[in-house]
Amino acid sequence: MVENIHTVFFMKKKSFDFQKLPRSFYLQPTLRVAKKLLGKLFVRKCRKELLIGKIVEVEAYRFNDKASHSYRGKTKRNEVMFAEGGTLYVYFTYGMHFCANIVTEEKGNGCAVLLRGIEPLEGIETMKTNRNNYSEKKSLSQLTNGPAKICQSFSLGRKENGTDLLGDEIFVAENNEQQDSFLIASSPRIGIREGYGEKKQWRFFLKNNRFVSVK
DNA sequence: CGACCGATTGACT
DNA sequence: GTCAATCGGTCGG
Repeated sequence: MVENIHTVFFMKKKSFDFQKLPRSFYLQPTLRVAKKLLGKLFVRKCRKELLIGKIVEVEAYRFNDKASHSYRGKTKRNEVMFAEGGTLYVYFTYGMHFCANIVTEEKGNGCAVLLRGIEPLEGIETMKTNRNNYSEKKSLSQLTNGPAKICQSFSLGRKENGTDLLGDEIFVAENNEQQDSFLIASSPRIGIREGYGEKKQWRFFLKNNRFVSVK
């Protein structure tokens, strides 16, 4: 069975026809979802504007995974990570940054995929405005190559924690513009200490894409 | 309650 | 390469 959810937006005299990913996509095993999210479009409706980018780098976090927030069970901070697949989990860290995850698998599993790199496609000027400390001197690749940079440019914070990705505010869509095939590379996850599953190759990214955070 | 530190970033040597 | 910023969650006493 193929589910197609088309959402058409008319904004600023442009029309967008999105094939929004269905719930069933997010209910698959986390590592599979992580890899399949690469190349898809992350879409954020921000007032009268659309912010769109291609997902180029992700990391998987699961239950029984010492690096995962869900490892010690549900708390007020991480409760959204235990929601049904297809929910946005945004957390606050380092006293100043937010990171965005896409919850996977069935409700209660505590699995998610962290967004680490996005190639900006639409609404780039607004993303630059949303970013702290972004000057035109910087290369465009510095705009959204990192989990906290993505949250700044797409304006994701506490309000967006728990957003259902099957709504019209924030969602992921098929990328029908993706003509050429791409190579997926994997590596250990970034910033995971020794003894916390640092050897798991659960970071996935598009090879040779300049919006990947760590080369 | 205090100490420690994080799925980070940007500035600086 | 090093390091400060900045705060809430977690853990030990």
